[in-house]
Amino acid sequence: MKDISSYISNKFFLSHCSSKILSEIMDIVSFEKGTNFVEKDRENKMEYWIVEGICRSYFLDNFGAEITLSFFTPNKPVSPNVTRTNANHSILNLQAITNVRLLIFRNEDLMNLMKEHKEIEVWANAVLQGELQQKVAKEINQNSMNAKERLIDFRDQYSSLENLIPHSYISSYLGITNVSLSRIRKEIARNYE
Amino acid sequence: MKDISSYISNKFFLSHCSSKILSEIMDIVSFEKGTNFVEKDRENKMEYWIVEGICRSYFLDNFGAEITLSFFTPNKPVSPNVTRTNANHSILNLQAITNVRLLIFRNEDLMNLMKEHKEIEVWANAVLQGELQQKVAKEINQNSMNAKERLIDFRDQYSSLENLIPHSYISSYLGITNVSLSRIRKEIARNYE
DNA sequence: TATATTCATTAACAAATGTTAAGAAATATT
DNA sequence: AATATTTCTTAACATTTGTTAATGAATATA
Repeated sequence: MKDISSYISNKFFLSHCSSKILSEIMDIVSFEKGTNFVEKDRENKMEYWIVEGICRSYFLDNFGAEITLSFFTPNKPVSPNVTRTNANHSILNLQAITNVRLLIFRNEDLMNLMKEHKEIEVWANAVLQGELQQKVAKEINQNSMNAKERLIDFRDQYSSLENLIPHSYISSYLGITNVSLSRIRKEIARNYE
Repeated sequence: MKDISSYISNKFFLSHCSSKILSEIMDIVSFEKGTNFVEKDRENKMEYWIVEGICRSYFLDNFGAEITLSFFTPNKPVSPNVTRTNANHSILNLQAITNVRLLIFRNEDLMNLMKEHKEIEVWANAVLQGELQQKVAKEINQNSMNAKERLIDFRDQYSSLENLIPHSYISSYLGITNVSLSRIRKEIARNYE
């Protein structure tokens, strides 16, 4: 990318001034498909923003199976550091599902900018709030919909993802087995015949 | 309560100085069993801390059924404002399950204190982090355990609650029906005969 | 205390989801 | 292109969970 500042101005909905300031704490970084760029229990003090590609957060359950918690798509933030760390150590893995390009910056640098720049503070709080809202929304879905409805909802939220990533990521995200996902896919398809 | 400051000092694990400062923005308030002291879609800018009694957060699903999201127990915070509001409006209901006494204070007042008092900032961030951690933990449980295991886990976390509150609150929290909860209760009990 | 009301349990059955294993389809490797 | 590997689908069957309705237990109200 030639100009981080103008990318930010476009995608963060911030003034040129704030964008400029923010861009100075940001770097751009690329990871290959499959890379775990944050690992559970390792120290992590960074924030990420997806420019290109798709990521997910996941952890291993008691049987060693990977459980996907969230997907992250282009021009959106990855979960804020505070929501996925404990004493600066990650409580889950972040993985590039495709080749990705990310904006990366230190959480501490952002905190400092927030103190001095009201617009950046408002923006950062909105990002946090958006993340929390999404968590509550998912919890609500999980508790008030069956698997079929959850898949339909997933398709609304992540329209192109289903044909792009392994279904095992999706099934564990929905809290069902691969087999069950396959069954539900077929059932929904049958309704449109 | 005679002295909020000394209560805080005990339960918040803060210095006397910070406790004194915090106590000055806090009031104590009582609600009767059943009171919805925060209502969905209403403006809310407050933070709460439970001194005595039990509360829950809940919402109504598409069929009008109440779904419990969290329980709150004595000497612990209620979910921080930022995790349960959108543009200062509540995204869920907070209800007193028993008669309760709460510490109540304005989110804004806390934010101001955080800026000037490092110890209070650290404390407040820890409260937020604890809440987020709990959310991730619940999501993990929900996705990697069956209902029986979730009930056992619930009992670990909220040892006395099961005999104190309506089971419908617990079943919706666990994401199952009352009938299923009853069945699982019996099955677990049978193992200890 | 008697009655009404709400809540929890149980049973019978239905529906959804999990488990295992086999085969088909897609993708990667040689 | 041929083969190997991984992923997805399907089937058969088991288990879990939901639904409805009846009963019993606990609680509230008259």
